Amino acid sequence: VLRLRVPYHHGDLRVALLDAAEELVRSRGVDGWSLREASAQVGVSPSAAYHHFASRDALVRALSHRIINRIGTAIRDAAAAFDDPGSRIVAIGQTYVRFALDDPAVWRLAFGVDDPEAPISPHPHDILAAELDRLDLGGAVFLLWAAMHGLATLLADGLLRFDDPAAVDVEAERLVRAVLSGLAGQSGPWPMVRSAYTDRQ
Amino acid sequence: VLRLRVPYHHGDLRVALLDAAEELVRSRGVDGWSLREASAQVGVSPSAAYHHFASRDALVRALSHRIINRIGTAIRDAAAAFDDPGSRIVAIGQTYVRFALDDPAVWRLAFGVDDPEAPISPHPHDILAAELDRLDLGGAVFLLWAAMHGLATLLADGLLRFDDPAAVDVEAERLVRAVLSGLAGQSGPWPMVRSAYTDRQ
DNA sequence: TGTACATCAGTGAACGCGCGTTCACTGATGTAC
DNA sequence: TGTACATCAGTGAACGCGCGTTCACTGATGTAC
Repeated sequence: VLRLRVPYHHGDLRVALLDAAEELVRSRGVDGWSLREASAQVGVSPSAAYHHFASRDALVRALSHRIINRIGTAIRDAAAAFDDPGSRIVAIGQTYVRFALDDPAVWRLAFGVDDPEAPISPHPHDILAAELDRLDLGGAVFLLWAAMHGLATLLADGLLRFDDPAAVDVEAERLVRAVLSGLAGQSGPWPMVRSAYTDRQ
Repeated sequence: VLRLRVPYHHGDLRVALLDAAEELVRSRGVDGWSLREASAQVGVSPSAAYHHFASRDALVRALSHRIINRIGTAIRDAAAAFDDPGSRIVAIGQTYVRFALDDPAVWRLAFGVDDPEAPISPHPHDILAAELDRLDLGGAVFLLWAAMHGLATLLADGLLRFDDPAAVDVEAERLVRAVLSGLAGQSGPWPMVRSAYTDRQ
């Protein structure tokens, strides 16, 4: 049978909508797009989306979820290339910061969504926490996370720019190592902390 | 003459609109409000705003400008209470982070606006830079800024929460001192950096 | 001090727009027998 | 293997909405003489 016509059923509209939305975020910014545009880009009517997402907001949350997951995977793999905890943490920081610089709008969406609805695995925060545990600095995850996140955010928002593209890795390493060495020997007491996405204290 | 009627001319509509917008940001989030709502809150027709701002966007930029200015003033004053550079920088960090925690939506708007249109004085970045110069760490401003900004952002976005309100100051100090001591002795080479709002390198 | 008049800062109606979402529907798929 | 039928995943028209911005206007202010 010749199948030149476009099929009535899409196949995997859910994923296609997420892809389209991600691309729109990338090109137009976190909020510069609509459900209708994403549907149009996939070649489907706006109402079709409602068979896969309860609302536009649910689509955005699912997208945020997917991106954080992707970042988590990337930094987990980056860490795996090293043995000593210091280098592993540096690799985590570099990968985290680089993602923000390379794909700023998508990055901003990922961490700008209020309620991610479901636990994320692997979450960047958890991976970092596991590494710090090995250095007996488990209570200080949030401090290192803050440093990484700050550099990432400044770069993503364009508030900070390096003339030399290679500087990102160098400076991410410098920041991570500075915090680690500045923290070395400290043993708390650490504050009771809650992080979104994880229930760890 | 009895003046019971509301006056035809407002007096200082520009500032009143900024105030209304700021309050709307505070209660509804960075983008959860309209020019029309701000006008209505002031008790003026929507078109009146166009005698003071070229567009909604111009209003938002002016608001961002005003807030960054306010933060700059606050941290400058906070630093002034101490003599030694370390304590001054800690005070800067604490004030910066506290603002984000106390007024998250307004904070997010302030640093989320692309192009501030005009130089800001005193800009938080410049104040921090001046302090680091005194420690011969001028080239590393952006690293300390990143750390502060990261902690501030995580708190403002609710990605990180302290159970104990007093923990903010303690941890902001710990982070600042960790970076400072981790950086001590380093003398570069520092990267060529551009920051928004300032043309410093 | 009084008057003419330019300028300034408001009004209010209207514009076109695209949005998220609903609804009754229909075409395609897959399963039971 | 063929047929009946439930279910699934689309369509397309319509909804009400509030938005930013424009325009011709008018009331108030302040200055020149």
